Amino acid sequence: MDLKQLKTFVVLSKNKNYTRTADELGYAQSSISAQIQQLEQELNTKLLDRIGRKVFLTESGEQLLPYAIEMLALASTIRDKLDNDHSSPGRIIVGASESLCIFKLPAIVESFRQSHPNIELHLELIENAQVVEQLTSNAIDVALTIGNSIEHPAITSFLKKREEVLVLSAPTHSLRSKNALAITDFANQSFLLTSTSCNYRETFECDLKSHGIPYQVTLESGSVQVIKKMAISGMGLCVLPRLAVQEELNTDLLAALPYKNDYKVYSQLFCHASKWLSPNLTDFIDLVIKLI
Amino acid sequence: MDLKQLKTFVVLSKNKNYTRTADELGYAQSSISAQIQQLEQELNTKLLDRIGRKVFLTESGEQLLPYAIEMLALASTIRDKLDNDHSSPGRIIVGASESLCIFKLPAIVESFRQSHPNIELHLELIENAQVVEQLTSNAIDVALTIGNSIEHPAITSFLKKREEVLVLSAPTHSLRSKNALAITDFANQSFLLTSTSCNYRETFECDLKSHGIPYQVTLESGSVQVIKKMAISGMGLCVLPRLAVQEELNTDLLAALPYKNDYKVYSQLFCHASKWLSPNLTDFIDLVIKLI
DNA sequence: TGATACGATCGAAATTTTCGATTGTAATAA
DNA sequence: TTATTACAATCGAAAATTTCGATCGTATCA
Repeated sequence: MDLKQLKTFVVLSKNKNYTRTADELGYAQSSISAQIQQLEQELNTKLLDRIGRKVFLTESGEQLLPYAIEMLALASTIRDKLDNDHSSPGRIIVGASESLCIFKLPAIVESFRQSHPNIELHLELIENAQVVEQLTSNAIDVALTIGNSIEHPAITSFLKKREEVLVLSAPTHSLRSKNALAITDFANQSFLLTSTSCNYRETFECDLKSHGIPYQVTLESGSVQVIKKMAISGMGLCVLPRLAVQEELNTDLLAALPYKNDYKVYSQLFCHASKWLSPNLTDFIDLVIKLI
Repeated sequence: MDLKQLKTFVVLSKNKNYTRTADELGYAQSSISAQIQQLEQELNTKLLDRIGRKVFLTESGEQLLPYAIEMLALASTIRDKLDNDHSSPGRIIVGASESLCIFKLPAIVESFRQSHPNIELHLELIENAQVVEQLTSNAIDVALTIGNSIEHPAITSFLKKREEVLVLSAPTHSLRSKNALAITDFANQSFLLTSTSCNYRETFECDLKSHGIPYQVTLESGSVQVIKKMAISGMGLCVLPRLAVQEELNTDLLAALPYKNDYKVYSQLFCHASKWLSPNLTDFIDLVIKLI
């Protein structure tokens, strides 16, 4: 049994004429005969009687007809549904690092929800070190991270945007009096740093250590929010990408110290290289690229 | 799109392994690849991702799966329903002559109803002359007639049973005194005859006419019931097959006159030669042969 | 780094589908 | 009655497709 045969059967049931059916479907008349005979053979019954020069459906044929129509309708539904159907339900699992979750994703999610109301966006907090594993195990569909550059043969990058890294303090901090800071000016300062796995912390600590600068870590927290609050209250300096502190800079709760650095920190967007990009996923990726 | 491909896709979705799927379905592994690629090409989407050495359904694949399963279930239903399913609804249109309708069909119908409760038996009163046309136009599925022999190249006969034709009178009739009657004894008698189209009437009239016997037709009626009633009340003689008057003979309401004839009258059962005999129809034919 | 698991790919073989020509059988016209 | 027409069945050849086995490529695992 075959959709082609069922289609032929349905059209033939309508026409009650092999030749006309052949014309309509673009076959030779003998092919119609053959297809019906195949169907009859497989179903082990007779579907049509040819009595005189007229064609009639047999009892079995009458029985088959509604099912055949249903079958074709179902096939048609499938084609519709799978044809880049944005309105059909679906889910995209996004793995993102905390900073981006807080400061970039809300706008992205809101915009995507509007254009794709039926797609469920699932958010998974991940650290940079997990990106490759999570993509490789297909646990997440896309990864959106901030940190040092990630390169991997099995991972495709769609976006790599340099992010400015700032050393910040409360506006009242003593170091603010200087016009420009050198690394040595950070000697013996207190720092509020992100967890060790976080890349801009690593880069900054390297910087200090390679110059033999002594420093203290007053607070170590995975939460950017906690670090900012503490910094605002004057507990020490913090090192964060601009995007995480833009709000506080605008409202003068925090101040960027005039320390020039060229830390290589990027916002990046990845998928697994083998992954098929569904239209929905492609739309999401495009949106991230546009809004970030 | 093809049921074969959908089947493969469903099994593959379960196994998540091409090689095992090939074993399970009796294909080579490369054939599974080919079938899935065909399906993907036709639906213009990707159904499976191969990430690392694992296989995952894509969003489209997840979408397709329930439809594919539904499709296969529907195909399976079709096979079930068409596989000589006596319980499925159906209809047999029987064309029968009046006598048989009254005296034979009730028992047949009752018995068939019991064994095939879902088959609708549709009864159509027909005259012998219509048999060929009605079968040829497929207006009836079977014809059950009583009368002279019918032969036609396009018509198949399943049953031909000789029926005894009786000349009958009320028990009080004067002709009853004789032990044996010759055709000449019917001279100047009154007859209650069936319509001219009816075959045993024709045969009998020929008989009389060929011997130059004068006779009267007191009543001409299409209804066997009417004729019998009139005969019982002594209005004249009638010529009927024994099966139409068995009841009246048993209860001595009518008497068979001792007139020996060899009128060729048959109960016959026909279908059109080109007609496919569904299992239900075959059962009906068998039943008629058994009970008549 | 080698071994292994596993799907993709490719060309050849096998199978199926399609076609055109012809035949066969009713219905219709002459 | 015969000739004609309408129309599906049949048949063998051609065309298209499916399937297969062998091999390759890549990712994981030891």
